Amino acid sequence: MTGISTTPRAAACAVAVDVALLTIQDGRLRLLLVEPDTPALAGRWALPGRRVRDEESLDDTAHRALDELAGITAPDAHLEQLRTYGDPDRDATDRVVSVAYLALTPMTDAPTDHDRARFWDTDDIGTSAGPSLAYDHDRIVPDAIERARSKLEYTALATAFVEEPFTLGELRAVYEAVWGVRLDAGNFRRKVVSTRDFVVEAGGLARPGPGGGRPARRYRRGSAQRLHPAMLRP
Amino acid sequence: MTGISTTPRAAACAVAVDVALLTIQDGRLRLLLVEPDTPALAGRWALPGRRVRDEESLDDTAHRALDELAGITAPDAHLEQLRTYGDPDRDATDRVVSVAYLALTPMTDAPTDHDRARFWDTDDIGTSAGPSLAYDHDRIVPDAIERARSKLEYTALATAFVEEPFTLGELRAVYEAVWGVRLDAGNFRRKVVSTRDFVVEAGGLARPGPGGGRPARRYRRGSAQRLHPAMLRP
DNA sequence: GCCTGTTTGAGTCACTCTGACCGTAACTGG
DNA sequence: CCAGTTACGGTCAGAGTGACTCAAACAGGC
Repeated sequence: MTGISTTPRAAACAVAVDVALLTIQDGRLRLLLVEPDTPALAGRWALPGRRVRDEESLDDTAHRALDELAGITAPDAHLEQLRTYGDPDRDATDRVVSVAYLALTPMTDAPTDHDRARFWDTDDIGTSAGPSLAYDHDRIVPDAIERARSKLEYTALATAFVEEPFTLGELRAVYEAVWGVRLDAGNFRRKVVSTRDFVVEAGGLARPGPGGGRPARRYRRGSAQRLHPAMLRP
Repeated sequence: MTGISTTPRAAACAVAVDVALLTIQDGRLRLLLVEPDTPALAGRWALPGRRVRDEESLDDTAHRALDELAGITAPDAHLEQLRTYGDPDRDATDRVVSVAYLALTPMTDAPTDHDRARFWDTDDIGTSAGPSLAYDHDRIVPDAIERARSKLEYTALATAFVEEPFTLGELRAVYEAVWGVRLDAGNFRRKVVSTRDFVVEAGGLARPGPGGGRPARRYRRGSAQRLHPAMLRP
């Protein structure tokens, strides 16, 4: 009786959190996906997601999803709500309202300890070279990528992709990876340095990469949240 | 037994939709609020909200909340998701996850047929002259107002506040009401007219207001969604 | 060591956009 | 008829941007 009375009713209005975690690796924007252990979804990939527990905030659920499904504990990573997907038929079995989150982090965590989680090149998602997505996650993923692209324009969020200290070349590589364009190094420098509190000099120089080049100054994140005026993508 | 077994479990994961409907009246930004019929909330005001039904999309719930609680049926009004509020203790009794919506509409609907619904000046909300808000709606309302202010900058959404045909003076009054500033009429005209497809001329002239003035040309909404470059608030 | 290629950092120039401002047109109310 | 108000068009200086050049400082190959 308890099983009949509680479980179906609860499933009919379940709330879940799905996290689109973006990072940058080898100059490319990558997205974390996991293989659901549901047999009906074999071969498909999904955003890491968990049901919201009683007495658990949505943010906590997002962190728990990343931790339990990919072994990623990034309390300092940027985490923001994306939007909520609640179409009645988005889940084949139950009515699940999903609160989607967007997470940004530097490429440091190795989810290899969880063999059902891996990063995918965002350019491959939606093509034959990429994964096929479960549920309605093919709607959430483009929204997440577009949100990230848009937020780079008018916020200082690009620094969430790099570790401190960083060079302006590394920060420029973030913009180029997320936007998929090439930016003029000189104009980018002028814009970033002239925006108050976007970045602050950390002192010292970074070693050049294998291809050579003049050593670059090192910077840390500044206190600015928004960019005035915005850095518009070409 | 049925009451005990279903209601508490279902309430523990209930999903609701709350709508922040903004409009402009007498040159001021106003917000629709309703008096909940819950005795425990007597004297407080709340955003119109309803529980999400099975087989009902979130957008449908938003429209139903406006209709049932304020008699407003505005299928053409702008409606977009704001964000989802899911703190475990945001509702005193149950765990209710609320998907907040932002709605923008011209001041045409008269919610007077519902005597528990009225528009409040957004400048008064949060002051002694304004209403005291129920639940955590004092968190949602500022987010809604800030979203509207921000969206006017980089989208053509200001036209959602006026009825067609409109004059550039009326459109400028929208920006001035939402942003709470005075804008230079000439510069505003130059910006709006030079932005492709923001507005299109409708032909004819509008009668001047009671204070006189030269008759203004009439315009309709254009096809543009975003403003490039943005119209930044001073 | 020397040359080539690369990246950083700094600067120039033309163009666009913006804010502040001015003048005229066309109406209302007294 | 006059004063006040709004609409519309224009000018001007300053800020911001894209395209570009040049020198500084490194790595790697010969």
